[in-house]
Amino acid sequence: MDRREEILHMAGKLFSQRGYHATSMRELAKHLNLQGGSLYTHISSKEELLLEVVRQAAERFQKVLESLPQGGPVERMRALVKGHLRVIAEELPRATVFFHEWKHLSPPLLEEAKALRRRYEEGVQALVEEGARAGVFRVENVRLATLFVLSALNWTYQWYRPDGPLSLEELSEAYAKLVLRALGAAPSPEGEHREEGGEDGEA
Amino acid sequence: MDRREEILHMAGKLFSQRGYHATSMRELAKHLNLQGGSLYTHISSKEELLLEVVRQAAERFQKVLESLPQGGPVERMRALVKGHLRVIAEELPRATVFFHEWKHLSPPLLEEAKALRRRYEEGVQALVEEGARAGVFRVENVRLATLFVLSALNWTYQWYRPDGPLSLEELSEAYAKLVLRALGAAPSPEGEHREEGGEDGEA
DNA sequence: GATACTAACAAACGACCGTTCGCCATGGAC
DNA sequence: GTCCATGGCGAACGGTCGTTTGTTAGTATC
Repeated sequence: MDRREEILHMAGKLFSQRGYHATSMRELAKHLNLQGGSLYTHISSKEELLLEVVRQAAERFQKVLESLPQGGPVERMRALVKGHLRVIAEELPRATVFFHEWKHLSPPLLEEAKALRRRYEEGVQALVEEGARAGVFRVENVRLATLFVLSALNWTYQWYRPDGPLSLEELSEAYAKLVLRALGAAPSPEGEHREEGGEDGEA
Repeated sequence: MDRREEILHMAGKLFSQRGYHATSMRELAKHLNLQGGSLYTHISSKEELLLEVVRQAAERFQKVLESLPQGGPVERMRALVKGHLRVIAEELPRATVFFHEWKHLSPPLLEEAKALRRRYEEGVQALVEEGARAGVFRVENVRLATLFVLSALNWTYQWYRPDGPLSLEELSEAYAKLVLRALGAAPSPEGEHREEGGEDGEA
């Protein structure tokens, strides 16, 4: 990892933990054992960092869409849910920036971030549409159902902690089931039992 | 509305629109046709504003819990979903601060905000628990199901616009249905048809 | 009228901010 | 050895920040 990548990585962390505006370049530099002014050997501006982190996150999310398996809408949605949550788990700082801190970009960089986010959402909506067309997802309003799914998925960055007691596998399985049920996909025929777990996090 | 309430109201708006740290007191004052220093006649600190907005939002959300009707878990959950979304629609700035900007509080004020949020969540979880106990909600993990529901509900502040094409009524009905289905409550027996709508917003 | 209170202004304090720039040290190429 | 490129430091620039303080104007009370 070269210096620029280090800077980006740490910027993602700090921006996500404390917020873009509450993170100073001097502080970012200190975390890298540098002085603030030294960062500009490798980057052109603070804002460039923010956008680059957004781009990195967008790339990861987009890859989830592009890697969905062939198959029916249910399998593909299950894979989408799992992929989305995996990105959050593996790239929590970047995901956090992608979900919230992007707003601090100014035009025209802001437009790029919006476009990246919109692109991903359209991909998700296409999948919901696909399921609805096939009569597998029983939704009255595809757009609204998409927003519901993305809402449930996106907010996990607020409470899920990969190093917590809830494994990604467990989260993904449960979430896939909840999402598919919400969409009205035929429920699994096996019986279900209830467990109470000790997950950390709060919404 | 007295001056202090005006300040709180405008603070809520600006904090939610641009973020706590990206909102200066001079700017807040300008929106009220005052100078920055004049705000201190009415408040003690910027942070006090933030906490007060969080408190106001918490109060609204808590009232939703306290106003749930007597009845079965399904009716109560439906009412919770609708109440939660109504608060977001009616108090979008405060809700936004409650969901995200609270993090910028420093200890010990931060602890109060956390406690307020936790209190609300525990109320929601109690309802999910109630439904699971009654065998109406088929969830394996009450905590996780609660986080799912809150995730779906909370993230709406990011994309729902009360003055947009999607009415609160429509949103609430759809959301209640999706949430109840996710929880495995018996689906409504009536047929469902699909519509595509033109909602604004992006997740 | 004199006094007290309230609300706001304007200036200032001490701090911090993103960024630039002159300088220096190091390492590699010739 | 000399030259050049790279990477970093430290100081500075021009600006902003939350907050305080002295002052002023208006209003109410005696």
